[in-house]
Amino acid sequence: MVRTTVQDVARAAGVSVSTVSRALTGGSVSPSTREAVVAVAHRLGYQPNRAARGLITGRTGNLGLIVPDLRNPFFADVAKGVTARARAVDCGVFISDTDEDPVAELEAIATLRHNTDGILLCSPRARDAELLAAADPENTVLLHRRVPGLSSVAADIVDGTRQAVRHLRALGHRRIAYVSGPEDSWASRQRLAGIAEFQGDAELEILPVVSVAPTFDGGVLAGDLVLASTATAVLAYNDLVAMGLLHRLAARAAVVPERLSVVGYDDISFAAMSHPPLTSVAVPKDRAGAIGLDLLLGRGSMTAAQGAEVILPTTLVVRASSGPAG
Amino acid sequence: MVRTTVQDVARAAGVSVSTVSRALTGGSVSPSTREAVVAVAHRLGYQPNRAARGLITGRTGNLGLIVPDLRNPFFADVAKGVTARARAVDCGVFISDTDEDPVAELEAIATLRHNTDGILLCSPRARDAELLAAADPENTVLLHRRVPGLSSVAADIVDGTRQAVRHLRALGHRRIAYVSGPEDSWASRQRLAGIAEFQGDAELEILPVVSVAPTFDGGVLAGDLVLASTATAVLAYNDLVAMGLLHRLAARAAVVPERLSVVGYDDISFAAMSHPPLTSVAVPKDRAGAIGLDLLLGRGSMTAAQGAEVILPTTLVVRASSGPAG
DNA sequence: TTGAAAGCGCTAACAC
DNA sequence: GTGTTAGCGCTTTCAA
Repeated sequence: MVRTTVQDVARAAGVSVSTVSRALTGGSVSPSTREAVVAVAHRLGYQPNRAARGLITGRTGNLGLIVPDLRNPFFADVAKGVTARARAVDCGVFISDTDEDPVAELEAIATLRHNTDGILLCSPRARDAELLAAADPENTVLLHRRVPGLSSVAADIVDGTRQAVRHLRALGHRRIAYVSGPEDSWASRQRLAGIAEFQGDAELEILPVVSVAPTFDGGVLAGDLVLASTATAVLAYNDLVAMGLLHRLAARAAVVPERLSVVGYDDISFAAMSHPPLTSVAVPKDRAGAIGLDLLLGRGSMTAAQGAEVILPTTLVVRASSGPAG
Repeated sequence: MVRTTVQDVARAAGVSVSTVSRALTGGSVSPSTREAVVAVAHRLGYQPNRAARGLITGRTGNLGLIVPDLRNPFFADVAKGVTARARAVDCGVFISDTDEDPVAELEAIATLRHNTDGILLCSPRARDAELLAAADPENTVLLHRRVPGLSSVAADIVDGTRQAVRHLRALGHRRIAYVSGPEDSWASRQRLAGIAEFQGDAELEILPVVSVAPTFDGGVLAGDLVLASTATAVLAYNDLVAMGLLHRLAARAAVVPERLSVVGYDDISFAAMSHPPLTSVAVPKDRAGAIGLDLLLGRGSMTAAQGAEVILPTTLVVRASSGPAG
């Protein structure tokens, strides 16, 4: 792999290396020279060595994205948003999948912070204090999580939960079961905060069913518990759980939404493909990723260094899994 | 972000930079010196600058993974396999999502081949000749695609197709519809090759229905066409198409598998969550990624440079969407 | 075994 | 507007 260097381009174009550098990075060069250099560079298939450039500029042109699990469509969507935007601004993206392990997460932060211009930390599993200790506030943006002292881009989960409950109440449901996820997670606490707003509502009863794994299997497990309750509707921690619920309810011949309405959270693409199609709270996933990247690179009006806290709106998407109370 | 350099460590340890370098990378140093240097490095939180190291060693310690669409669970699974293995061998992974665009793909290859130690090219959309022109055979491994002249790790699609058809034949089906994907793709041609084996089978008729987009919507579209045919079973291009089929068949009150058996391909995680759970040809996805990485890094018995062609077995996973012919 | 010094490919002062 | 030169942080000859 013999790579062409600035030297080669300079020689071929009959100019100095600095002229080549300037011509290619937008320094002051005469139009004609620039044109010639660009042509030669292109002809030689010249690709600047990012490592060398980074060594001197102090910027690598790369950033890191850390996610708990790429297999989870939610994170895949976030990653898609990041990579798409990165491609547009010609920025490389290191992706680290931590397998839901907080320790791996902290290690990834330690490695990436020295080899990238910044880190996008999506739904980290580590605790606030650990994150604060490991991350550089100047070059870190949290995605779908908020920690005081760090910049973040997150969805308005409380409002999304509110919309979901109001939707069910408007359909005449008076007893709604809430299937919770991992209780110590930030996302879970946010949902609970939304639920809590209805505590004083005399005509509504929220039945906390159980805390399950935020997976299809977790939903299957919750299915029987919900059927054993007096609820006429269920709000699930996320779409995966909702799909598990749907599966178990179908197996027990409980027709959705006649017998029970089901509402999910996140609106992953598969929510629309379930049977019946799932009503779900849509969370901007790819958009959060793109905005986080802009924040990191200081491309928008705000920068990560300012400790920005971006909150994106959520919207309830009504499909066939929710209907009038029977 | 003031990073500690070898200089700092050398000064603090009272030795020269070269000694520090040797102590940390396994050169010949006296045990006592090494111990002291390592201690100081650790105390100072020293993290070697990969860019600077790469500049001189010629190896970056990173590799690139190019996929058409991270949102597609198939590719997310492959990516997961790659990143998991990469973490184990302490290797960074650049992920580039090309959005199914062959041009973006070629650009990604051009950028990454100069800034990584190698490229993992998953199910590329570009043509053989373009790939051969853009990629360096020494440092490129194809995943789920074969191109003469390049190393690859792919599943035995022909055999998987064979298993699916035999399964349906064994269930008594005599007219099987095949819903094809993008006709010019490698994966599609492989499936067709598997189908072709049954041309001479007197007791079996394969009805080519149509070529659709390899998506849920493509499957929905194919649903009506399949119902209009005489087929009693359908083999779909992939699970997404199969799920679209399932959806449309349910909407038209065609019960699966009584009225029609449906078999998908790939066995993505959602195949087990569909209604009814989908019979599908399982393809090693994460394993292909991990093996590809080893090939690239020359960690196994083979290396990419040798032009290895690894073929992984496929297995039919029978679930509720396929049953006896009515 | 250790240190001094020469770069890897590139950009940014600084001269011209 | 263009060329010369000094490094960025690191590894690796080459001497000692």
